Amino acid sequence: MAGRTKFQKAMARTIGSNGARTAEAIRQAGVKLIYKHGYEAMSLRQLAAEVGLQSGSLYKYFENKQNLLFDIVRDHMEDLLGKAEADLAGITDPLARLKTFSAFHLRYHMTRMAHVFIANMEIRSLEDEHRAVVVALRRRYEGLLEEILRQGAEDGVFQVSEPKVATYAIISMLTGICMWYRPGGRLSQDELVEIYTGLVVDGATGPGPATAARAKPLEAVAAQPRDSGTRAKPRAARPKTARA
Amino acid sequence: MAGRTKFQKAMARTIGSNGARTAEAIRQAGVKLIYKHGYEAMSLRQLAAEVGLQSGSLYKYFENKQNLLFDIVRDHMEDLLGKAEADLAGITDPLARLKTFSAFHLRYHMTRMAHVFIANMEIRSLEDEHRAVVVALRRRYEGLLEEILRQGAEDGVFQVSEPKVATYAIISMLTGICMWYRPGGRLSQDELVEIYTGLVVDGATGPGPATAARAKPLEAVAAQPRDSGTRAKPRAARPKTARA
Amino acid sequence: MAGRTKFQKAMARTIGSNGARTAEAIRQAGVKLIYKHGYEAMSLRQLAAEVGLQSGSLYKYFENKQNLLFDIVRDHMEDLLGKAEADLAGITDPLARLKTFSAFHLRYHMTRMAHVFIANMEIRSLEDEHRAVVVALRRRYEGLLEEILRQGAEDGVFQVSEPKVATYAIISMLTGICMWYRPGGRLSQDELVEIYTGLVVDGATGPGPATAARAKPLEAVAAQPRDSGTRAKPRAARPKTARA
Amino acid sequence: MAGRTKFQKAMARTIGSNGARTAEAIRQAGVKLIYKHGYEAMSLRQLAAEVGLQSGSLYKYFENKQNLLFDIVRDHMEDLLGKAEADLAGITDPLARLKTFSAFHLRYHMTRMAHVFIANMEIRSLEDEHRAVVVALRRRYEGLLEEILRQGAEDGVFQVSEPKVATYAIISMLTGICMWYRPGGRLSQDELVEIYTGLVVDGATGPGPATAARAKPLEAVAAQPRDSGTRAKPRAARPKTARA
DNA sequence: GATGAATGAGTATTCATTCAT
DNA sequence: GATGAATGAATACTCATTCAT
Repeated sequence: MAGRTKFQKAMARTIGSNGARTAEAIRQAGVKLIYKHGYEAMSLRQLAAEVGLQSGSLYKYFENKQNLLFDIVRDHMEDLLGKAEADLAGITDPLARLKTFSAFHLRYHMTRMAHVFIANMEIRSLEDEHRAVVVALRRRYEGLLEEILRQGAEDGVFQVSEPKVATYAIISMLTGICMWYRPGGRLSQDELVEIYTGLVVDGATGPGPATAARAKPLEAVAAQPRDSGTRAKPRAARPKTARA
Repeated sequence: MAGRTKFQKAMARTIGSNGARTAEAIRQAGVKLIYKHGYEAMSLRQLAAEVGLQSGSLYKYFENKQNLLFDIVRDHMEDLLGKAEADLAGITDPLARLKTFSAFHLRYHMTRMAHVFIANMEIRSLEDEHRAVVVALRRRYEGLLEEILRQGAEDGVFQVSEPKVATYAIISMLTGICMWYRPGGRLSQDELVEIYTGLVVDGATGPGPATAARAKPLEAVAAQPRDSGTRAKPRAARPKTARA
Repeated sequence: MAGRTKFQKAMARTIGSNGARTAEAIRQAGVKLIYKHGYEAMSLRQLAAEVGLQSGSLYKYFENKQNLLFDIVRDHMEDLLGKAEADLAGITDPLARLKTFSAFHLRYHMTRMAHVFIANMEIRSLEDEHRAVVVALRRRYEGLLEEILRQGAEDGVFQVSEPKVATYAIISMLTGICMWYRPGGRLSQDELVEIYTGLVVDGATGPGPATAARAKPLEAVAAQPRDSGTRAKPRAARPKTARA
Repeated sequence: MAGRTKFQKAMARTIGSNGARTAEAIRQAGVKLIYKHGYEAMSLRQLAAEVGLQSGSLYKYFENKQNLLFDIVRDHMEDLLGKAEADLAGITDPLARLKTFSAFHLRYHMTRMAHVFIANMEIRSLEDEHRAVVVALRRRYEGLLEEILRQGAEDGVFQVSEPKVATYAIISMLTGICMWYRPGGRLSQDELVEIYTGLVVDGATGPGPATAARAKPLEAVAAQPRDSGTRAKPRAARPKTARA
């Protein structure tokens, strides 16, 4: 997590002063512009103009364009992780934890779309060292869900043979909401939480009655023998070991 | 779909000639470099070096850096759409169609990760006109799945109150595979198809036995006590009206 | 010599106060950093950091970066000139004066290498008006040696046909010591003074026995007839007129 | 000596073409401007304007501002060293070699003042790796003179107790000529060569008759009464060991 | 006496693109 | 089909300097 950055020092030193307000304005404008144009495509001139400064003056507030991105992404990830842990605190039942996680993730992503988008899309633009920090935080976050799935599977309430894969699948699905959700749409946040969480829970708890006949499902259907000479083994028989 | 581009002309004019080979090499190098560095971050000098040309010479093969991106993304989307339609042709049962779509999407995404990644990430970098073309193609692709879900819901085999939302959710989930899948991992493509498709089908067909007790689910759990009187209506009862 | 500068005012106003100490610290740090990086390459931010100030605060102590350099160089030159005159005061014999000058110059240059280096190297960085002042001081300093040589030649004790040229040659030679001398080396300052002064005196007093045969020297040797159609006249015959 | 640089490649590839002419023009303008303003103070915009280009276009001809400097300095040093060795080739008598070296050095420095000045002044601006290369070349050049002095001392024709120190002294003296020499001055190059070489030879061959009385010279004169008991040993008695 | 925020002009460098050859 | 020279505009970043507090 390294030493606090220029931005954070500026915030700490002069809370409430003009400097702190400028720092915050820069950060917000940064999020907005990176969201809109992408990190590479955002120029510091644009950013400076957005907050009413000369571009050189930005360097009072960060060392680097790169560090601005890192600050934004790392702070976001720490916030996400912290809030998720807080929401889950005290809940023990795996199903309840899964619903809580899902609801939290969705609400967070619907509320802070730009931050989320940046954190997902611009990891590529982070320098190695910075990316390592962010990826580690993301792994910890994914770990929360993976552990929920693993526990639920152990308890017999979830049918999840590959918790890691399921984790990726679920998080991708939930995160995807910020690719299309816009506030004020037809469906409320609550409704969307309900729908998505339903999908997640159904996926985790396994086949319902309608798919009882799914004993030998895919092979019968995947007509196109693309490079798939390898016949898929039946689900249950798959090893429960480790990482994909 | 606009007039054929320089690339296509070059391909057409000199099929088999050195020029066509160069054109193809440029395209491939372009995909590789955009995948690796991002469109904005890839320089034409890099690209030229990759195929052993001077950067000025690239302009025999495309009008623009922008057009190179557009060519790549549009061709990819047309390919994706065409292959999906081909795979689905002749299958009528909604469940079979859903499995087919899911399997196709997964296999395609595991096989052509770079193209897929670019098509998803670099839409932002397309100029308005180009983006419109690509977004339209993507809508058509999403439409395939949405129609499947809609049909299945009508037939009573799927429990999907919001086909559009479900479409986004499923596609996000499936597409997410190319964020972490690497060939040669512990799980084969077939196994992954099996797992993911299971999740999809479970999500579409609705609650399994394990979640029978899900009568008053989320409210009991969601920290935010948003008007807890408004009991979430049972799924099926939700209005089928329009877009989210 | 213009009005006293901010630095001098700051020194005068608050002798012994914190301000004077800061002023001196800035001066010393300035010498150190200009010596190390060069005037152009030294930034005022560096300088400020070195003395524990914000760069803006430096302007309480000088008008300009340029003036800081000028202050340093002019003060150095005045010091050099004053001390040389003091050392020579009361000595009349040309040979003794020559040895004194040489010894003084060497010791001064071995002791204050940074100042000397700056005064020699950064004249180029002075603005015209400032450079004129410094060059005038340097001329006066060179004049001391030239006059010694001229007097010694008149007295017949030196064999110097071109005092101006000899002055440049000797000063270059002596000053060169600060390009390589480092305190604590194998040879003491005294030893170096002895060696260098020997060279100076030998040069001034003319040919020793070993070079008796040097009547028609160079031509016989300089085989390569580079652009030298002009045969060099024998030394003694050269006109004693004016500046080279 | 590392791989040839962009500049050299440009020269090699297109001899006589416009590119080569531009390359040469850039080099010459670079020498001129660095000489005039110093490396740090010369901007690439100035340089580009001088040769009638946009500043970005310069990068066809060098990788870096730094590399331009390095190219200039290294090529100069290699040229200097090569020509000195060529001039000395075949001459064996130490006195003749000393005169040849002196004459060569002077003529070279009077002819290529800007290059020489740069090579001496801007070493500080070279990055470590580049400086190492240049310093090594300079050492080899100094080694030529040192070896001459050492040989002459062994042969008994020179009275030089410290060849290394004498080398520095002589080279400083000779090089100093380019601080004031301007072509077309009162004294011809030949005359100056004659004067300076006289000084060098006198210094190397030791005390002439006029300084016979120099038995206890310096102590009687040096103001600083540093332990005057330590009588300076007679020159010849000084240890011939190693580095200063 | 010192700060910290800001400026505005400057820096080296990179880029997509053009075009005569 | 390809080169190599060049452009012109842009980029991130640094600098000396100012000034209200």
